[in-house]
Amino acid sequence: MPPTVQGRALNVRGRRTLARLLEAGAAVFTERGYHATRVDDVVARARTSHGNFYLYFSGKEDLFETLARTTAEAMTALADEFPPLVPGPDGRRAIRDWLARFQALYAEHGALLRAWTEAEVSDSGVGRLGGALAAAFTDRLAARIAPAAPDLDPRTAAVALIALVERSCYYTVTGVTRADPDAVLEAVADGVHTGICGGIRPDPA
Amino acid sequence: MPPTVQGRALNVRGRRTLARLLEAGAAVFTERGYHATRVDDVVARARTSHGNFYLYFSGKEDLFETLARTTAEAMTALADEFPPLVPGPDGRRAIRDWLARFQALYAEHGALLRAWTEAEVSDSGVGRLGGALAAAFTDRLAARIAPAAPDLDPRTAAVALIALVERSCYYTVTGVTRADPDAVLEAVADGVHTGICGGIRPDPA
Amino acid sequence: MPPTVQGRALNVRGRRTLARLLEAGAAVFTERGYHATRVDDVVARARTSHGNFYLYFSGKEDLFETLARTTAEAMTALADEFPPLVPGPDGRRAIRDWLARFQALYAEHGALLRAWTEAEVSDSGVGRLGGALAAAFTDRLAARIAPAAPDLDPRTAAVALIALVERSCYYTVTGVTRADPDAVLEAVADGVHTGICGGIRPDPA
Amino acid sequence: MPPTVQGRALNVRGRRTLARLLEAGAAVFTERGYHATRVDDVVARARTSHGNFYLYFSGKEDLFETLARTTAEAMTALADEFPPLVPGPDGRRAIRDWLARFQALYAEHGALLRAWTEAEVSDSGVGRLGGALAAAFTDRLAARIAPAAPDLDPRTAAVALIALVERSCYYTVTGVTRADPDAVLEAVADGVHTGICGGIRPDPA
DNA sequence: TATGAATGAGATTTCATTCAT
DNA sequence: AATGAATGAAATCTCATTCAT
Repeated sequence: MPPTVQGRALNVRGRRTLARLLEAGAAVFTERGYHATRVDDVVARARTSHGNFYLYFSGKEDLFETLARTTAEAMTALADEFPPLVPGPDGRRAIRDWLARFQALYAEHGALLRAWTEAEVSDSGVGRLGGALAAAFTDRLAARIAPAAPDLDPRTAAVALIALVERSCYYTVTGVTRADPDAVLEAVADGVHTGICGGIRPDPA
Repeated sequence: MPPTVQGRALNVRGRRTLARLLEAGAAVFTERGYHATRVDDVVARARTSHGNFYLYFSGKEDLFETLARTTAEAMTALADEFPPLVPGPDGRRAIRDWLARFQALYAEHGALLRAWTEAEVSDSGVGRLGGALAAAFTDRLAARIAPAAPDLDPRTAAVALIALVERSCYYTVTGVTRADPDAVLEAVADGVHTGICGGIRPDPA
Repeated sequence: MPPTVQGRALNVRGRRTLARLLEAGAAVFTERGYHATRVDDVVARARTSHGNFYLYFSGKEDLFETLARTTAEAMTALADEFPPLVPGPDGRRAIRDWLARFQALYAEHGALLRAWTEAEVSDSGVGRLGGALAAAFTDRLAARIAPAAPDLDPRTAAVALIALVERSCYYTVTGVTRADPDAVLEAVADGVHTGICGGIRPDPA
Repeated sequence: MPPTVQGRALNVRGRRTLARLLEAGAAVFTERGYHATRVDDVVARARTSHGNFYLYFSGKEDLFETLARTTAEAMTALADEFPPLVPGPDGRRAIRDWLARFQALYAEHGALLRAWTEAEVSDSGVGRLGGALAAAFTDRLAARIAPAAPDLDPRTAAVALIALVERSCYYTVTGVTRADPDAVLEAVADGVHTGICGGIRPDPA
């Protein structure tokens, strides 16, 4: 088996082909999901050949993992920037801003995250990566929730928080429910702030 | 194409086989997801033959749709029983109880709901069913939220609520995050009650 | 293997079922051709069950052979009645009348004859039956052509005659060419009479 | 569905494989008929793999249509060359020569034409193609018959002519009746010439 | 570095026939 | 004499991956 070009020195042409394959892979996994994606679709979109694909990746799963790793890194980095939870309008605004960034990131990578659910069934590296991401995300959020709400179990609250944030983005980004994304954003910010900081809901103004 | 027995008169033996196939289908879709499920796995689990399967269903998709329809009905029925949102311990308890029922239902059917996400990619009847379910669920919850929280957009709040409830069940049922299901249940009940009814968080006792 | 009821004593009910199966078989073979016909179609049309079918016939081929035998008998009988070939209007009219009977018979059984072509590929009894029919038909016609046209090879002329008659019926009965069946009938009568008896073509009036 | 290579640029190797598949298809359809032909037989004869077949054709029907189209073109071209119908030995010889060419073409493609009858049952493109061929053939011959025999309906005469010619070739080529092909050829030429041009049958010398 | 033809394992589906009742 | 569920062999088709150039 010829070794993958990944990790080797690539000249300009090679770098461009790699970029095209990654773009195509992201697009097709997003559109079709993991299983329904055929290598054929990816190479067609990347305007290259089957043989060439296997020069860059060891297979479909390898491509997916590569893309998933990037996604995982972006999500983990965002988790690190979750703001301190403080009562009052400033605290609420910080959460709203962070949620907006999450929503933007989700619009870009969310489909890949969902394809993950599918890919998880196989006991490949992808599944482990997905679990690791979820765990890392939970830990980081829990660390920020703990000081703000001493009477909540931080781990539990973090799970609930992620659930709320992720799914509300899912519903709005995929348009499966007819609801204004910005309105949902505000509502979630309210819910999170009120739910964790426990304060009176701020004036709707 | 020889017609499917579905909808015809079946004798006892036929009804038993149909039941075995449905049970097997639910199990395998749950275990493997839609795409990774092979008709082969289903018939093996149902202890019947390949040919017989096609006497009952026109194919994999038909089986999935049949199962999905059952799930959709159960979920819609549950949505109708969402309790009135009132402040105070009684209101909170009602929510907690409803959440417990949701969690139980999710444990039974959730995997199928998730397989839906996968199957949705194809523009089959399944996708439409999924969309219809989400819409119906949102509408019913919104109708119950509206009177309780006049300053919230009920549709938006419903989306957020579903998001929170569904994903938190997902995380706990699948065990992807290490968190106690009951603790999460309580936390979510708190979040929902506090977030919507706006009240002071009750004593943890 | 339970023996076929064919050839046994059948009571009234049995005779009716047999008749229904034969009718259904003729219809479906005609409509779909031999290979495309499924036992399923036949039993559905005969409003009986799979199991019952095999009580009357040993299989699809047996049903076909039974039907084909009837057709072969009717055709052979008709060949025996081919009129003496004599010049003049009476001879021509005799041929026209015989052709009309052939056309009628073809309308009823022709499709089965054509299904034969398909079934012939297998080296079953059906193929032999088809060959035997063709040979018998040729022989009988040749015997009538010989005295009328001493300068023609009767066997050859018979082949040409059958060819003309059978295909012209085919084209008109199936409607594949837009032509009036009666007009074709007259034209073929003319062609045959003129071609074999060598006479001057009669007045079109 | 991955697209068929048909109509794309093929390199030398691809062109060779395509040619092998077409040759094999023609041979097997001829030998077995449409329904009894298995893709398996075709690829075995073409010494290639199952998967490769589907790179060139979308399925059995696609292969058949491709072959049928070629046949239809050859037949239509031949119809265009049907000679003017004139009395006398020259006219008769011209017909005989054309018949000889028809017989040769039929020996090559006839089996495919017959497989057509089978394939026609399905309402695919093949059926339409067959109808179109028959219609085109009729029209072209009718256009040549009209001036030669003003008292015949040209369309009707054309149908009778095709009937005679096609079936007599069928009987001789397939050998279903024991008759010398050349003798049949001469007899048909006689019949056609006498029948249409109406003249006295020429000396058998 | 690239191409695209080729492969083959495996998935889906069909259908003549048999079996249990 | 009848039913209809069940079987299993065989056919069609898909697609990740490899190979020859």
